[in-house]
Amino acid sequence: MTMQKIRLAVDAVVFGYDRQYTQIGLLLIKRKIEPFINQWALPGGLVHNEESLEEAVSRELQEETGVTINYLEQLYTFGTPNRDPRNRVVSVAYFGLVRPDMFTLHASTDALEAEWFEIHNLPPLAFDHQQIIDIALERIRSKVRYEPIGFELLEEKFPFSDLEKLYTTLLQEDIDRRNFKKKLMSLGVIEELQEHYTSGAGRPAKLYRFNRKEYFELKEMGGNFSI
Amino acid sequence: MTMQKIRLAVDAVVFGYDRQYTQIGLLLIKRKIEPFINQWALPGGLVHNEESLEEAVSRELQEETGVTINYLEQLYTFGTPNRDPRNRVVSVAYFGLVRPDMFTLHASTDALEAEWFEIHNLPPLAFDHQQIIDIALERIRSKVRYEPIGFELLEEKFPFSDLEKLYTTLLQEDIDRRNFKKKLMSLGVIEELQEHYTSGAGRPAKLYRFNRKEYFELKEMGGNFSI
DNA sequence: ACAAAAGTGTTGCCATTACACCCATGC
DNA sequence: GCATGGGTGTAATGGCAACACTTTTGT
Repeated sequence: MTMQKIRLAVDAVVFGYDRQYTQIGLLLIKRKIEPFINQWALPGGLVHNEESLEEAVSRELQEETGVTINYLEQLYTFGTPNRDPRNRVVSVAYFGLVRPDMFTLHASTDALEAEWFEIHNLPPLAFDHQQIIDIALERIRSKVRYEPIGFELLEEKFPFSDLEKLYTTLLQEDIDRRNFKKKLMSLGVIEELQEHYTSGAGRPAKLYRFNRKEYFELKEMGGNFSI
Repeated sequence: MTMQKIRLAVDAVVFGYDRQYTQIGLLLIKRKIEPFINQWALPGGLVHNEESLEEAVSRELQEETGVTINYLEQLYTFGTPNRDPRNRVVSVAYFGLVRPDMFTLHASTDALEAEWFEIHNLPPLAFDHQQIIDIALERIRSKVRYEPIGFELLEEKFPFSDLEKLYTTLLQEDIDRRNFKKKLMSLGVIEELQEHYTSGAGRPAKLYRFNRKEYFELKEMGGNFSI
């Protein structure tokens, strides 16, 4: 058997939530090398010899976009022989979530262009990255229903309406405000704070906070987060 | 940057269901090369340059065990730098399901020893394979609740009690026979045949068959398989 | 006073659960 | 006729969905 000539890469599908415009954002970079030079693509790159896959993702994200990731999870590994036109590259895709304060990119970092795109209005993408994104979207949409990952897209303290809007935006379906709150509060993993937030118009909203500790206890007892 | 020295492998966690003893079986091979020579391990090996990951899994399974796989799904990619004591090997793990007729191994194939083990009575395993198996078990247990993969472990035509026993065995919890059947039949994806099966003792059982076509139609319409 | 957003309870329905006896066959 | 496994219905409960008006603030 001949020597294996397969390169291993990682790619990151990073989502953010834009409270202002109630949109799901996706982080892309513009490639500055061939192939697909000057096209938009997912942040990512080859894995170094001594780093773990997660370290590789974080490093590439830092180098290419300056974004700090809040939640990272392995998505799927793409290994079709010709997904890269030059060499064989197998890529382990991750999906990540970032907080709203990351939404204004410090484009300063390094040379590459990095930008947020509205999830339903993406430019043409390099490689099979559109497919990867589709899978990531599917995953986040189903996962958000039975694990409390939505909070990773919000500020630590948030008005309940933010959470509600996040869910409607992500799932593209209407939610009954009363039922939604009832259900979430009944789990006992969200605490009501004594602070308020005023957005400029309308009645000020109480702020809430997700309690990770309570959530782990819930899980220990066989309880389930579920929307 | 120095040349990347990472090898890419695949491993397969293959489950079977033993009707006789109502046990979940796991397929293992005995390694005949270092490292971990003579230890039990998951079937798997390095990916060839021009084959897809799925092809690699099927090939290795065929070479090492002779088993024909009925369902194959990517599980997770394991990439910790030192999971293989010699070189860095990143492994894409798959989990597979086989039909009961595969359960009697044609051990004839090739030289390697391949054997079924009861899932709760495994020998010490090479590498991080125990961890991979744990994750696979978790996955199959949760997946069997909301996707009709249980049928992939049974004969095409099966008595309802087989399905019921498979679920109790897998999920380790009791099931009410009447409610279970009611629920499954109400989905309209299982057809009752006019054939009967007699196991030697007791009343003969009607045979049933999972109807893939109906299932896809159900899914199109937004319906859900769920136990 | 009006516009904008937040807050709040009750009712009906359907899905899930709990539960036990008779039936068909082989020996 | 007895042992073995298969087959079947009903009633109670609880979780989920549907539903609209009042409150607080800024302008």
